[in-house]
Amino acid sequence: MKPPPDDERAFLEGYRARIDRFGRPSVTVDLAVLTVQDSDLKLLLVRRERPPYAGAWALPGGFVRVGDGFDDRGESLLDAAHRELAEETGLPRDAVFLEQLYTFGAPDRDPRMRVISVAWYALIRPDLAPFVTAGSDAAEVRWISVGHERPAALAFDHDRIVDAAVERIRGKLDSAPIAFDLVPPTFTVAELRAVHEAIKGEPYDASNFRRRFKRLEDDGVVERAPGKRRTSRRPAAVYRFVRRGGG
Amino acid sequence: MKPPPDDERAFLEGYRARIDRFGRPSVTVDLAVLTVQDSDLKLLLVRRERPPYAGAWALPGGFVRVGDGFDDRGESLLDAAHRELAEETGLPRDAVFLEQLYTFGAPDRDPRMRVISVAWYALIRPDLAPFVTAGSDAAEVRWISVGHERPAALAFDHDRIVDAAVERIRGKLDSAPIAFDLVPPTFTVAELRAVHEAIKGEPYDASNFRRRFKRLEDDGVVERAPGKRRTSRRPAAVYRFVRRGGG
DNA sequence: CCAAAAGTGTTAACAGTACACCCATGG
DNA sequence: CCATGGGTGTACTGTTAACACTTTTGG
Repeated sequence: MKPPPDDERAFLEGYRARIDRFGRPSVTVDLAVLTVQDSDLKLLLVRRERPPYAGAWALPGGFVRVGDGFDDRGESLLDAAHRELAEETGLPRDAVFLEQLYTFGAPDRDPRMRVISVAWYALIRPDLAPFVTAGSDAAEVRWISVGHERPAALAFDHDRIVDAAVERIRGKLDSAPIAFDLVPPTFTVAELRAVHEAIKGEPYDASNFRRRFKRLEDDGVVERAPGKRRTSRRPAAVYRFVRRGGG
Repeated sequence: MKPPPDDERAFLEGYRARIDRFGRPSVTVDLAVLTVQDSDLKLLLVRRERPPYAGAWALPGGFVRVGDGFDDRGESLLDAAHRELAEETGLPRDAVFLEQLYTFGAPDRDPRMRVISVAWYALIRPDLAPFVTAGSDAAEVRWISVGHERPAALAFDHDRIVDAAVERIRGKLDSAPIAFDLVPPTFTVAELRAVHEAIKGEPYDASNFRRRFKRLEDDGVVERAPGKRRTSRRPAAVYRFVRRGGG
């Protein structure tokens, strides 16, 4: 918490040398970037251009900037995740939900050397998702369906990361308002239901889902937004999520 | 996953040099070691003997062995956590529940240098907890009550780790069988209820808890064990947890 | 016999499930 | 006018919460 005064440097350097015998790994962040489109949970993959795993599909990610670790301490893990996400998708910090998942550190998970990866998952609103693939630079980038378009094997241990991400959002769906990060700013009941169905992988009774939704409205979690959605047959009421306590 | 063949070494060394400009942090594991005794959630703390934070209470933990990261890849994060736990408590791997919590990597969380800490939480059965403080070496080690014995501030960001651990087990308590890792191998309904009460921090209706317990018995999650517990007034039936699928 | 914990039973409230049915609209 | 998704209502079920009550022990 308190940075070292300049006169303690020799002291700290002594520490550092002693600790160095444990070795220091490279540290990366890897991102499971998810969205829901056409009632289907989609994952962002990038094609690796260089070995290891050249040509294979992988999660976006990269090395955490640590600096010299002494005068230059580098960036936080959250900053690294946001930076990689912005580099890969062009999306700003406040347009995505980003949460840490799990840290993977098997000694042989990267053939080059010892690499510890802090995995995150990101939720992208479907109205922003198209910009991701359009705006990205040279590298090959694709949204794939998690359910039935998944490549045989992703690079490194990225399959495990994806599994962990899907498991996490399934678990959180009923206890945290993460579904609202997967719909446009204003949305219909059916659109929110489609998100739930895509994540859980099973159909919901429209009527029962509606009642649960009504409870959310009673509790002030969502509120009516002006206008109607006239995309389908009968126009549907649109709602917006009421962000709590500065989000 | 595949270790590099010997003739690719120069190739890999080139990679390594290129990646090194990101810098490499030290990586530690920190452990929130928890148990329940006297209907109270308890946390294991060690007194720091050397700076930084000399004299302050901290979580047990230490550096992950990474080796040179190349020929010697070092230990996995799980192995590092188990090793630190064994060093600090003397408890073998199979006597504790250990799960990864979160990874903390704020650039200034350690005044010496950039350190990234993978935090874990461990659950210790109350019948084994007394051996921990007894068997530990020179260092000062103590169980403190999480609720009302917590020091003003722990070293580093360890307060946040404790908060995260408590939040995690509160959340998992109703959806995963973690309570059984906080009772002796055979236990009474009241003992299991005491664990729930200690974690949630609120009293449970004994009768309603009993019904939930009965359901567990019907589902084969727990089963009657021979004997009775004659510690209190009226002897209580003892049960055991039925471990599923190789635990 | 009395205090206290073990253990049983009853009831009301509520959330989840399944399903029948009306409403509004674009084709 | 009809197929389709929006929207309402209802009956059934299982779980939870609150609480009254009996049983068994140690002191």
